[in-house]
Amino acid sequence: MNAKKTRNGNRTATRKAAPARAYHHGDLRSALVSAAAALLERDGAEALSFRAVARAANVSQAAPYNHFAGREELLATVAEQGFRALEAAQIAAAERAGTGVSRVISLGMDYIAFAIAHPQLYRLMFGVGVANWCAYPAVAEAKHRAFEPTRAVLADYLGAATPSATREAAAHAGWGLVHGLAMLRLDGSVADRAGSDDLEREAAAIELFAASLGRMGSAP
Amino acid sequence: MNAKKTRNGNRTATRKAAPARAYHHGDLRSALVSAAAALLERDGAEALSFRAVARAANVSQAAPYNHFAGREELLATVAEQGFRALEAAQIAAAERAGTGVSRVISLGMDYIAFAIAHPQLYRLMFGVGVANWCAYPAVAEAKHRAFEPTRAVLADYLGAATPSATREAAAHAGWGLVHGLAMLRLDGSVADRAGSDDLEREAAAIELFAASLGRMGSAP
DNA sequence: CATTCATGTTGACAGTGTTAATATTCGTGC
DNA sequence: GCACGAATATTAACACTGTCAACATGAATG
Repeated sequence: MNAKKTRNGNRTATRKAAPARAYHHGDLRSALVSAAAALLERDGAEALSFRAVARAANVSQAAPYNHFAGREELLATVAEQGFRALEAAQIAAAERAGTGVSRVISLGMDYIAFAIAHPQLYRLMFGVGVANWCAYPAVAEAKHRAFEPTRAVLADYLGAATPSATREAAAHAGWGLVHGLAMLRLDGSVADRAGSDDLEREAAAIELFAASLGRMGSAP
Repeated sequence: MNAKKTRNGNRTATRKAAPARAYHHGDLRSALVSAAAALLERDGAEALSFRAVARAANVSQAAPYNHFAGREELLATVAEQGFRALEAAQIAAAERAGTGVSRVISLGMDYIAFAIAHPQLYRLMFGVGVANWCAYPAVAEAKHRAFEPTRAVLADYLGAATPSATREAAAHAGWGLVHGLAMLRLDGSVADRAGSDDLEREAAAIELFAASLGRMGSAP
């Protein structure tokens, strides 16, 4: 009913080390993804045109259709890569951080820092992009994995004695909290008439959340 | 350097009651905004074309330029209207609800209910649309006003004895929490392999937040 | 009635996503 | 070595979009 279907298949190089110029172009697709990510952070998602990406990769308008079904799939791929980067950052933060409350706060602040460091990418991952990432299972899975560190750290923080349902709710609340704080800041909603642009408010909010959460365990 | 500038100016009808067909069309602009809102909820923000809105209003492609500087300004107007609707809903919820924790929970659940009732509108308000609503002061102000009920209810809940900084942090955290929960649900991130699609998780998270927040006041 | 100015229309331009038809190369079997 | 099929890139075209300039229309007011 449609056509094309992006028939590529294997990758994994041509067995030789890394000449980086195997087929016609070398390996487009990743070149396209890189170019798209660069253009995204420069101009925003709505201005990211398929043709502009092709141009940035020194390739003609229709070439990307050999690697992506369309603009939407390219955006999805960039978003997926973003979720993987977020997951890596969260894992690193969880390992680096100390214990107890400070670990929770550290993870949350790192989440917000990621969003601020890559605002357009973060906006693509949540909100812009496609109405619902459910259409792209790879993206949905990457997103789910990026959430795991938060879930694990919060569960560890609450302790095994806490009922599983409460731990689930806490994880949900924790993700919602940091995600909401990040979005609000990216939107410019927290305009800070005075200075204090150093995530003071976010730190206070997360600390408040973590502290009161902790107090819950000791006093059922 | 540009042009046009949307020279309209007064509105307020022609002094006669409400014939609803004063000038050439009647009153376009609100017809356009209505049409845009309808198309938005049907097809999503990215598919909302200026020309389609003009078509839906039975008017020719360039007519809207007499009322809006461009597509972006139309989207901004729809978003502003959305924030006003959200504000009204929040005020109503705050008045309707009881007292104490239940009032906080009720307000939060109502916020999420609004987002679920108008998913595309909510996505336009936060995230899609323009990279930063700061360019449209009217939108920024409407957004700020929509946040007031949450701030007031949380401040009242915590009591006057709570330090102002803590109240601010709690309000920030509260908005971030409900906003984050709403976004996560709209994204389809909470896919609920079993049933339980009735905002159980969100209710639990908000309850957890409110309860532990309340416990904080009584035990400094 | 004539003028004026806000409003609506037509036509055009550049740019976009997408597809079909075509050309080029790569890997591989003979 | 060389022809062949598959993978990849290019060109040309279509419908659509946002935006603007030039023109037409009509309401209100002198």
